[in-house]
Amino acid sequence: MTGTGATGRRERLRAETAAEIKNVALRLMASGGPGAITLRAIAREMGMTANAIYGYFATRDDLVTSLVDDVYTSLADAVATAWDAAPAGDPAGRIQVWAHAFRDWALASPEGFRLIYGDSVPGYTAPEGGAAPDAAQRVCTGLTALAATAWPHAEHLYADSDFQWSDFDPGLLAKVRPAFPGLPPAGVALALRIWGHLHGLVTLEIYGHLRTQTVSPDKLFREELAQLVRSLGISPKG
Amino acid sequence: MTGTGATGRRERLRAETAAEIKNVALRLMASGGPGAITLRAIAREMGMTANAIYGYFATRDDLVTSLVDDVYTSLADAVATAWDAAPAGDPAGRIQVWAHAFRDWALASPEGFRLIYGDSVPGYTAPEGGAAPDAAQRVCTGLTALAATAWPHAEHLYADSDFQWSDFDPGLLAKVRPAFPGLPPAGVALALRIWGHLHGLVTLEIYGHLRTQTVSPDKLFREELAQLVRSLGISPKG
DNA sequence: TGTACATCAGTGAACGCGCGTTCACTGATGTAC
DNA sequence: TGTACATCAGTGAACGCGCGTTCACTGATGTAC
Repeated sequence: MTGTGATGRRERLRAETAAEIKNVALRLMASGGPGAITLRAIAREMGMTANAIYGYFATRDDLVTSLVDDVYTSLADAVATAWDAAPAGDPAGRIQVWAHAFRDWALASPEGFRLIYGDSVPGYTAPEGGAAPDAAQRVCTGLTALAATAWPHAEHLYADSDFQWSDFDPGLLAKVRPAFPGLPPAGVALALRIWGHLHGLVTLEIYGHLRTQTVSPDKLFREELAQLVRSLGISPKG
Repeated sequence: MTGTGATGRRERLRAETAAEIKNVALRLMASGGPGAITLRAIAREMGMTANAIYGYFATRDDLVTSLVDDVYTSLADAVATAWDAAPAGDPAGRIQVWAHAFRDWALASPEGFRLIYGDSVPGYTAPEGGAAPDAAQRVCTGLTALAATAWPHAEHLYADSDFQWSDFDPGLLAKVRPAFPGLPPAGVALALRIWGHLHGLVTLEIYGHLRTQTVSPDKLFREELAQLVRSLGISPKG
């Protein structure tokens, strides 16, 4: 066992402990809500002292920031994988697969969904310079890809849209316009509409508001998604 | 000044103080998030001792429960008033007016919106026997009225819907079926879809996710709503 | 291989804080005769 | 009208708790010669 090997092990252990801290934090949030993420609770769960965590994260807020980043990445990976796996020749299928990946991811880690889309941890303030994490922008770009896929079919529905480039955030456009050169303002707006549409159903489900109404939220999502695709003028394949 | 008059004044003062406690709680939540609702903070704000509040609410959770109830009532009143004010002969107008009332209410009291639709106060657990407040059911019935209005126009879109009565909560059906006798299961599902649709855009806006994308969330909502009505086959009037 | 030193993960006690809630109380307001 | 009593809103001190964070430290692991 060489010197660098030994050092490597130390680093590996460090990384593993850091990862476990974050896992425990997410697990705590899953069972006790966002307020359950406290350094002392995490330490208790791991059999350490609370301040041992300061060896890994400078501050509780730093931990939360890192957590949010991880969660965004996990979501972005999930939907990107689904999108890439669906055949490019079947736009309706791609959109549906993307949307289902979004919902499935949310159902699999509702605590993560709440962390990034709901009220985050009490007392937490995001870092100042903090642009949204890269992964958040990947999700956003994915949504625009959805809209760009639908656009040629749906264009005629938005003939009288009032949207101008000036209605959008310049930072968003800097990412989106080069990637989808043919997409007009109303097409970018379409991405936000689709997002809102899907987000609503998923949010209601995650926060338990659908559960008191229907026992088949999956059926609701599936049918609504099919109708969304149809209303955009994209006929599903085989 | 008679005896009952004096007693009446005492009662009135009591009611006013209770109302002020709730107002202060909402104001605190508006500025500091749901975690800011604490008895001590409310008392501080009102210039009282924290335990004086125990004269009005048995427990902090009782206060929050009462708060949630008030907020639901305020929402239900807002959308019902808008609905009633729109002419019954203009279904598209009624739906749009209802939806705008929903969004306007949320924008006017985002803290209320978060309280009922997001993570509520940390540490709060709703009362056990707690059915949803009456007002929550009024909102739900209002949504079904929306769907029932749209149904005759949109029916053909849902010809192949799989929804059965057994997909819904019996308590929901007990309220809804007598009120809208002609509405089939797919029509009730339509109410949930419309809800999800609107909820998504409003939630994204309230939680600040739209703000980083577009400067015109109102335009987005207006156009999306117009397209929703159109896609349901209801042509707007005048 | 053996010894002296450096690194560094984790300890344990302590700090000051804000929280919900309890308790015995005070003092003003209203009531009964 | 005047006095004795009841009501009851609010006080002030205290409780036990969990929190984030700081501090001086220990003891095992790895490094240099």
